[in-house]
Amino acid sequence: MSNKTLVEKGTSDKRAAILEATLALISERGFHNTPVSLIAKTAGVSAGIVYHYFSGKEDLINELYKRIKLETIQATLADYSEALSLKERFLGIWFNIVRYSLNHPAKGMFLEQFENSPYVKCIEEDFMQAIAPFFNLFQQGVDEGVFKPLPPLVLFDLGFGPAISLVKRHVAGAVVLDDELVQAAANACWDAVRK
Amino acid sequence: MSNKTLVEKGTSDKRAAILEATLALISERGFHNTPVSLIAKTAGVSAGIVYHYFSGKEDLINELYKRIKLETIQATLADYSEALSLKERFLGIWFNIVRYSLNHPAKGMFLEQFENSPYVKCIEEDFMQAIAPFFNLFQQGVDEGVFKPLPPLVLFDLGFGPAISLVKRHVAGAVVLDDELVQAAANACWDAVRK
Amino acid sequence: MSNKTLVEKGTSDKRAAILEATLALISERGFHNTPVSLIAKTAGVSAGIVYHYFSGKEDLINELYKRIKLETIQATLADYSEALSLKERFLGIWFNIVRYSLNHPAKGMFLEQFENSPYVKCIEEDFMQAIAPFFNLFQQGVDEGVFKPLPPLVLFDLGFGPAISLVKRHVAGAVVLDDELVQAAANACWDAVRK
Amino acid sequence: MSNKTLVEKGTSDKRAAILEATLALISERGFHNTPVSLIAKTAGVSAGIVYHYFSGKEDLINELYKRIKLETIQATLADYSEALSLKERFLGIWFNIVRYSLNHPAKGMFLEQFENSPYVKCIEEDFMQAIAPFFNLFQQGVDEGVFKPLPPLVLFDLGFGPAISLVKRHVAGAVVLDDELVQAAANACWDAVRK
DNA sequence: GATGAATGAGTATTCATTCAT
DNA sequence: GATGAATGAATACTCATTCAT
Repeated sequence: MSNKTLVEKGTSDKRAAILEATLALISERGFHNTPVSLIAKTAGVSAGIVYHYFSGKEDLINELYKRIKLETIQATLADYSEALSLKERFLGIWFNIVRYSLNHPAKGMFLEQFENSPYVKCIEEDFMQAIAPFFNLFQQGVDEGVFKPLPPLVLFDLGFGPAISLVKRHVAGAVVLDDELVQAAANACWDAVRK
Repeated sequence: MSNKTLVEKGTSDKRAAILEATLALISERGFHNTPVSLIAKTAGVSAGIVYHYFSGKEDLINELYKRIKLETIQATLADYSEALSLKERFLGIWFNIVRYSLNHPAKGMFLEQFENSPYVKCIEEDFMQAIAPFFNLFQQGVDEGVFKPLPPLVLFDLGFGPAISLVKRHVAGAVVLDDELVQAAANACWDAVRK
Repeated sequence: MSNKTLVEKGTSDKRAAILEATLALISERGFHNTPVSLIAKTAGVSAGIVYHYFSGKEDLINELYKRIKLETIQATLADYSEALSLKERFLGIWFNIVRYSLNHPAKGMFLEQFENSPYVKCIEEDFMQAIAPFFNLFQQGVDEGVFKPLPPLVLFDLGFGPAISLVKRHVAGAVVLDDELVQAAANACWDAVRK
Repeated sequence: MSNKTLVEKGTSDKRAAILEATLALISERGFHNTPVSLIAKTAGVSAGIVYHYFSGKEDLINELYKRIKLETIQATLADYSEALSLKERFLGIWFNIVRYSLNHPAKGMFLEQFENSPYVKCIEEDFMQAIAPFFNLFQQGVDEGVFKPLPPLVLFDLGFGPAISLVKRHVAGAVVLDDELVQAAANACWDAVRK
């Protein structure tokens, strides 16, 4: 672990700085209102070097998307274990989503923006492996007759879509989040997916 | 009907053409990849005239947003009546959302894009009146003990968020929509909101 | 007199309004920052009608220049009479310049702007007749040995140039004008031209 | 001298070329008839680079104004020394003005245009230091009872205003300049300011 | 690796002028 | 005469990308 970090740092101090600056800027200003020159400036590097680490702005953004998406998926699955009950696993994910989204609002904004943009060139395949646990969860639930017999993606949207919405409402100031509300909403989602 | 069309046409042939072209182009290419010149060309007008009808690109887009948002809300509430039971009203909206989103994919894309963009300057107030029925529905449901005692917005996200997701999945080709699936998903959402 | 005004008014109410608006706007905003559409709006007429009365923006401005220039020259020569002494005539003009410039700052600004612009196409000839008294004054002064033997234009600049400068300084707030100062400056100019 | 040129060249070849082209073009065509693209073309650079060296057209023009104004003031004060008599100093400046204006007609036109435009945002303060000798000259003259007791600015306009006018007349072809005429005009101005 | 000056195509916007009504 | 919608060329400015150093 620490090895990897050191290596990463040595290899591309700047690469990381560029990615970080890109996230911060784009989540606040949007894709097209974020010039490469500004990214470079914010990252404390020259504009030219961006093209050493990435083949272009699009590549940079795609790379950033992949990283954040993966990171988010993994955070969402923290402490996930097939040893737990379906409901425990379900609620664990639910709370992870809420917790992570609250702690990383920029990442959330970036993902939403990216995924709702005619920009995307479908890179879903990259996450197949990472999201496997979700499919397993829903598959098992359906197989065991605990979940409604619906396609996994639909169960996903029913089960976790509102978790993201909830945080967005909170960030927008439309709803005040507390543990009780999160609990209640999570249970409501459980009602949606369970048979 | 024909009256209205005639009037619209008389009032501003080109204004409507510009709005229409803007919707079509932005939903496919995104805000910033849609030059005013292309909008004008697509609408069959000169670039200059856009600035006769709108004070600028931003104004044009905001105007378009307001129209589509309102139109979508109204379509969603088609046949809505407080004479109906809570569940009938709930499912009516659900199916309206699905039907309308399927029939007007460009509008859906536009709204999603707009609302997930650091562009927005919150014009929520404009729709307060239009969305009142939603609040009434959830308020009544909570008051009568039929719905879970959650804030209306949360109930909205639990109850209708998945409807939009479902259509998006279908459009993306990830899920095949049929009546049975829509029914099942709608009922799952009912389970989410009902006590 | 009143006849002429009436006729003028009947013939071209709007023409006058356009010229007036042009003067007001250009003196404040400059030539190129004054669109024809704004002139029309300010004059309370349509943009199109401007092209009925003038062949274009340039024509309008040239026409305005001629009018104001002539009017200014005439005002400058108010009460001018060859019956007066050279000095009386000289000082009379001096005070007229100051008085008129103070009372019509917009006209002064317009003239300065116009004459210091690579815009001008030399229309000097139009004023030959109007400015004849100036030439007579200086010619006579030189002939009688009262003025220095210099070209009339040079005597003009020596004698009256500072009058205009003085008002500009006052308008700019750099100098406070009072009768005493005007008197002293006029006399200084007299010293410049007299032998 | 050659050093300075080399350094300038090293520091910013193109910046200087842009300023030079701007001067040449604006003095002939006016501010608003001089597109940035033409400036760039004339300077032999791309349009974009102008915005690397200047924050915009306005900034470019203001910068140019400051440079030319300062340069002109300094040229006007060439060989100025408080060791000289008041009259020697006065006439020295007079001849410098004539000489410099004749040799740099474009700069003169630019300054006149700039200063007679509703464009200017008063940057007078930048020149306070440079023009101090003028004030000292007139102050001393008044104090010693050599000059008429008038405000310095008024004495300036009386004393040097006609020098600029004279060159303008010459450039316009209205007056033929020769040493004798310049001498005579300068002396006439001396008469205007001296007691 | 790293810089940042340089490019040039692209974009929103303005505005003189025309013309159908 | 009068209107104002319509045009389209012109223009200031931006920005992804390249490349000499």
